[in-house]
Amino acid sequence: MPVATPETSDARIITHVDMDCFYVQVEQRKQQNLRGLPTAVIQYNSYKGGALIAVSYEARKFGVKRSMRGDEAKEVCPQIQLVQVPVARGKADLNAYRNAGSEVISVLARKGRCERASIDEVYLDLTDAAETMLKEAAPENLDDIEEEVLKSHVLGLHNEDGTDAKEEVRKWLCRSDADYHDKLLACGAIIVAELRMQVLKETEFTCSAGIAHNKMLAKLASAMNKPAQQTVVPRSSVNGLLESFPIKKMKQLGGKLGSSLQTDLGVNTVGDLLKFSEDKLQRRYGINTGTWLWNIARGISGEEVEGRLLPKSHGSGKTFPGPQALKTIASVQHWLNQLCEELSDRLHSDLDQNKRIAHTLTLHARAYKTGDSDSHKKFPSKSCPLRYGTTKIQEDALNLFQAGLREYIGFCNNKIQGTQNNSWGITSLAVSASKIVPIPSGTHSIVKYFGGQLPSRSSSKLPRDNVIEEATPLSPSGSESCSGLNSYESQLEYSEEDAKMKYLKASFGQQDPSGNSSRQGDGLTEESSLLSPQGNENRMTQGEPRQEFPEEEPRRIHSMPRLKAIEKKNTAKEKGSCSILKLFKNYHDPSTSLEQKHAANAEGAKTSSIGSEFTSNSYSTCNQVELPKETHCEEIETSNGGGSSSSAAHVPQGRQSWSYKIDEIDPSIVDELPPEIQQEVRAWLRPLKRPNVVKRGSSITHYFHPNK
DNA sequence: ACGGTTGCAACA
DNA sequence: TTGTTGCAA
Repeated sequence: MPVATPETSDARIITHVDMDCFYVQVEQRKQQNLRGLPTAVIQYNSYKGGALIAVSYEARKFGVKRSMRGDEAKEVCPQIQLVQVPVARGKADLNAYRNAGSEVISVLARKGRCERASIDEVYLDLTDAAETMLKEAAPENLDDIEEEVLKSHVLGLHNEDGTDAKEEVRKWLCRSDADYHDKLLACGAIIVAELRMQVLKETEFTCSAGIAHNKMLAKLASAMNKPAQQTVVPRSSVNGLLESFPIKKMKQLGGKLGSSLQTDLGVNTVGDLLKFSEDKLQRRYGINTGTWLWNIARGISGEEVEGRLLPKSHGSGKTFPGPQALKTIASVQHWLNQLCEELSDRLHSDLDQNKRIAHTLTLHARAYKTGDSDSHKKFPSKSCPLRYGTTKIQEDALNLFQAGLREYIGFCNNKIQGTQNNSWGITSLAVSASKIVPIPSGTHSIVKYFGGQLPSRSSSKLPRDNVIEEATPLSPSGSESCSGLNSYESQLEYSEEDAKMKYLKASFGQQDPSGNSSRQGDGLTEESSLLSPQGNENRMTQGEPRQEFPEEEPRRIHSMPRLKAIEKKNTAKEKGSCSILKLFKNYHDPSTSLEQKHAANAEGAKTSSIGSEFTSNSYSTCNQVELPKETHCEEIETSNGGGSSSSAAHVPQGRQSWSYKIDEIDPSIVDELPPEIQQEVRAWLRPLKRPNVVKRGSSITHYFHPNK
């Protein structure tokens, strides 16, 4: 559960960009004749006309909804255009949508720290851009404001749909006596409108956006006026907005937690939450969730926009509902092969385009058991070190499956496992690759390890190698991943076209994780050492990127349990005070903060997410890594060739160049602050994250075990 | 057992 | 750490 963090304040300008019925737009760009027509994207045409996964706004007017089958959609909207998701290897192939999403990100990432929230959603932290605009080209000084900006919806403005709504918006944007926060928001609105127009121009996609002071509010706002519109949330409108906002529509509250709030606490709107003390919410839902709830009721959400443009994992899966359930090892193997082929393809693309490798392969499955007492037992997921190469992945996946199956069927002794089995059926299969880290590349990396024999990759769309190094600096003193590599160096062969694969083979070993060479077909009866691949596991954990940093280096407190964070605070009280004072200097005087922050940007980027937004010296002590100077997103960002949809869009990983955190803030200094802001600051300083000790006797037990 | 597929994060 | 669960789109 997300938790408010102290290093962020509501002086930020955050936008959430949400593509409008994205899959439909992708298909309409491919098939221009579909534009303007009621259209839906479906997959698997066989059963009741396929399942709708995206519906155009024209079709929605007819009552067509996602979760309808194609047949139903035809009933309510006979003229609807149904487009099938591309199929490859017998399964849905979403690559076209992934690539289209990357195109969008590559446009949006130009203006600020950018987080890929999903295939069609993005968060942007526009604080710096908005501050710059306010300083250099404040809205009140602009005589011409884009039409697209004037079409913004500003929550709390009267006359929202009145005749001169645009004039109202213009007045709001240009108010010279506006609150500082509102002025920044106005700048944000102008920037976002510009970005959305740029997205449209370069990708032909429309999107909607919310502009607010934090992620939660931006996300809420982006959904309020769709399609192709943007909504601004001034601070003064927050309470009114949340007061009547349905709790179930809040992100994270659409599921069981939201239902529990409704039925257990009678909370139906976010405003209803205000009645409950933080303590009460904590007792019922745990410390972290309780605090989070208390905060969101007040419109507080300190979650950072993570500078991450690339997915953290890749997966490929397929369901086999009902009668299609897989009943033989052979059919499972067939589908695993298909899934692994796709996964392998995508891993290679990621390697080519982003120079990243995945370290863990995981298999998920769902199964049913016929007539067994514990037939509801779940098929366990299994993972192992990921070895590159399609057939290796296929072998490993099958072994993982068989390990899971043995566990699943337990000691139910079905001696005969012939071609057909009558005890189990597989209803879904999925393989995924995770723990994806940048490979060492460029001047300090592969070339070094390969003695300069690695050919430079002309096909790479990565703008500069140092992008990777920003993300993962090499260990100053022989990182474990290096040693893991070195131990295999003697096995390498350096063929020009294949050095990459040799590197990967070297990295991940040449034994399959079960340690036996006998292949599929006999796995069921064979006890393998699949679940204890000692050597492989060691290499895998050693390859963890975080371990490449010296132990004493400051980490992002995000990933640190709260109590540890406090311990750190006490050791650095002086620095903390320094930070917060600068913070408030910035808060009241944006003109001075700008240079400081830019200075921090340049430095902070060197240290790869380590360091502080406000202390420009805190990272100098840990900056052991030599890295290039130019690190801003604008500079490393690649042009995508102006909307050629066929080429897989590359998205640079500009992550850490925009990611800065406060290291520590000493809570005691809050007392020295002006009273009117003390409460707010205390909210930021609230528990980052604590070990989730559930207070006994509360209904939390019931909540987490609803059926027991 | 038909909302499928994909991905993220928290928790035990 | 790994596996599980929940959530979202």
